[in-house]
Amino acid sequence: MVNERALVQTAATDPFALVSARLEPWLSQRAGGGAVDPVVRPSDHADAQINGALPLAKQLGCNPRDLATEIVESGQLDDLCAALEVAGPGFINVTFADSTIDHLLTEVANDEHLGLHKSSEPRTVVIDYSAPNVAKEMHVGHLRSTVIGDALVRMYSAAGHKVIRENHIGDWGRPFGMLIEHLLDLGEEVASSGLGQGDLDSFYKAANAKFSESEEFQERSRERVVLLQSGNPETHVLWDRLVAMSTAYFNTVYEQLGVLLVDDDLMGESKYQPLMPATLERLEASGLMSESDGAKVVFPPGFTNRDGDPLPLIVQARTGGFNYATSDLACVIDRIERLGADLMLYVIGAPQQQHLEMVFAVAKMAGWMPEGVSAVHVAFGNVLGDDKKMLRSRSGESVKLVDLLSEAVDRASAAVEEKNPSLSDAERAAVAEMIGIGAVKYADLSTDRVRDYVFNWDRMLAFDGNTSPYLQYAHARICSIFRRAAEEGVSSGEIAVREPAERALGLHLLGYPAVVADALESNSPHRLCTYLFELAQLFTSFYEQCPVLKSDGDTRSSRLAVCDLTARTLSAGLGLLGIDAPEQM
RNA sequence: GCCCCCGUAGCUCAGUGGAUAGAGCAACGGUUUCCUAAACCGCAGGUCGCAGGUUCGAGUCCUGCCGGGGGCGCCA
Repeated sequence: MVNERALVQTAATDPFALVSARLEPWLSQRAGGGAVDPVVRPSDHADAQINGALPLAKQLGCNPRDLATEIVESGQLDDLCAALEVAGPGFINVTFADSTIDHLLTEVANDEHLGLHKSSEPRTVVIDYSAPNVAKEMHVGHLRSTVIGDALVRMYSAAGHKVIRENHIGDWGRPFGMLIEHLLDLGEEVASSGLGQGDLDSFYKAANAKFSESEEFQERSRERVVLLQSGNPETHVLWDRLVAMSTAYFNTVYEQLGVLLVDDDLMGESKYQPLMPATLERLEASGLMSESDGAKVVFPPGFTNRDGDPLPLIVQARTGGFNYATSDLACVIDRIERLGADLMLYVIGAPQQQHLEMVFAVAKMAGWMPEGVSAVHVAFGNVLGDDKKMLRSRSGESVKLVDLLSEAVDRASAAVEEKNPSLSDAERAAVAEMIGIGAVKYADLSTDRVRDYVFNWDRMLAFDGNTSPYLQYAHARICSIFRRAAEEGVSSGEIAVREPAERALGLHLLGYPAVVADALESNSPHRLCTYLFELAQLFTSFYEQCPVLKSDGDTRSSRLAVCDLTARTLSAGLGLLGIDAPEQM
C-alpha cells in the first residue's frame, strides 16, 4: 500500500483511502509490526468492504470473524461511518455516514482539480507514439498508437509528471533511395503539389512498383541511399522536402483527430543515425557484442530461435548497415541520458513485443538502463472489421485515417441533424466534430488495449451504451440545467446528499482520483472509460429520480452542486481521453 | 518446433485473490401534460474454453491441454 513511486498522489478526499489509512496503523500494531493492507474494496453489499481481517487472521492464527469484530470495535472508523458490520467469514461491510460524503464532496467541489493532485515526486516520462512513415498515408493502423498515446500523455501530465512526447516517424532507411529517385522522375513541382494534397499513398506505391519492375531504377535507388547516408547535400534537400511534405500532412491529421502532437515532438529515425556508431562502440566496450554469420550481434539470455538456438539482437548487418535494433538502442540512451527519462512508454503494436524485450534486455545488460528507470511496452491489438479480420476498405486496402475520421464526422452530423434540428449549421458542425471524433477515440480507448476490437459505426455512435455520445449527452444535459438555472436566477450551494440515487452518485464522484491512478498504473485508459460510463449512468438515474430545478431551497442548491461536480468530472475525464464535451448537442 | 497475447451471457465487453461473476446492445414488459425520452425502470439470459493444482477462498495465481491471433537473424 505504501508506495513512494506511486504515479498518482493518494487523494485526501477518497473515502476508501481514508478507511485504509485509518486502519493501517491499528492493523500493523495488531499484527506485531510490519505493513498490513486492510484490503478496502468496493462492495455489492455496502458502500465498501474491508477484507483484511481474513488474511491477517490466517497469519495470526485466530478466528477471522473475531478479528473483524475487534477491528469494528477498535473505533477507528466510528466518526466516518454510519454502520460497520461483520459479515460472512470475516468481511466488514462499511456504510459511510452521509456527513462524511457531504464533507468530502464539498472539498472536491471546491478543488479545481477534483481531488486529483500533482505528484510530489514527478517523473520524467517519455511517451513514444503515433510513428507514421514519411511518404506513406496514415491508415487505421496508426489510430491506436496515436489515440492511446495521446490519452496517456494527458493523464501523466494531469498527475503532475513531466511528459515528453516523441513521434518516432519512419524517415530513414532503404526506401528513401527509391522515393527520392521517384521524386526526381516526377519533377519536384509535380511531386510537391501531389503530396501536398495528401496523396501520399499513390506516390509510395508508384515508387514501389517502379522499383520492382525496373533494374535501372533499383540501381539508381541504391546509389541514392548511399548518397543520402553519406550526407550528399543535394540529396538531403530532396529528402528534407519529402519529410516536410509528409509531416505537414501528418499535422493536418493530428489536428483533425485532436491530439497534442506538434512538430517539436518529431523525433524520427534519422535523428538517431549520428548516435549509432557511438552506440556500437559502447556495446563493443561492454564486451557484450559478438559476431555471428558476419553480423555484429548481442545475445540477451532467454531468447531462442526456431531451432532452439540463442536468438541474437542484430546491431550491425553483415553489410555494415545499422538497423532498427541499433536505432532503438541509441534511442534508449538518448532518452535516458539526454532527456533524463525515468519512465519510457512505447505505444507500439503487440507484434513488436519480442523485439522490444530484447532491446530493453540489452540496454539493461549494457548498464544504460539503471535501477529506477523503466521501459514499458504499451502494447495494443488490432482494429478488426465486422468479419473479425483486420479492418480493410471495400477494395481490400487499409483504410485511410482521414477517410475514417471524415466518415465519423459525417455520420455524427447526420445524427445531430435528425435529433436536434434547432442547432445552427455552425453549431451542428462543431458538435458533429466532437461527437464523431470522440466516438472513434472512445471506441478505441474503452476496451482493454491489449485485445483486438471490432470497429462498428453503429455501436460507437450510439447514444446509449458505453459510448462517448452517451457520456457527452449526460454532460450536455447538465449544461442545459445550468442554462435554465441561470435564467431562473438560482445557483448551487452546500452539498447534502440524501436520496439513494444522489448518494450513490456522490460516492462515485469521490472515486475519480483513484481511478485515474488505477488507469495510469497499468497504462489502461479503458479503466477511466468504465468509470466515466458508470458515472454517466448514475447521473441519468439520479436525474430521473431527483428533480433538480423542480425542487427548492437547500435541496435544489445541493443538487445543483452535485450536477456541477458531475459535469466537471465528466468533462475533465473525457478531457484526459482527448475527447471534447459539448455544452449542447 | 519454441515463445507471446487472447478465450467471460445470443452479440460487444468490464471484472484489484474475496460473498450470489457484472454492464451495455439485441429481445421482452413498462415509464413522458415533468429540468434534453439522444433517457429511465423492470424481466430474462452463464459449465468464466477444458482438466488438474495452490489457497480459508480462484474468472483472477501455477501446470498441462484445446481453439483463435501474432512472433521467431541481418526490412522497419
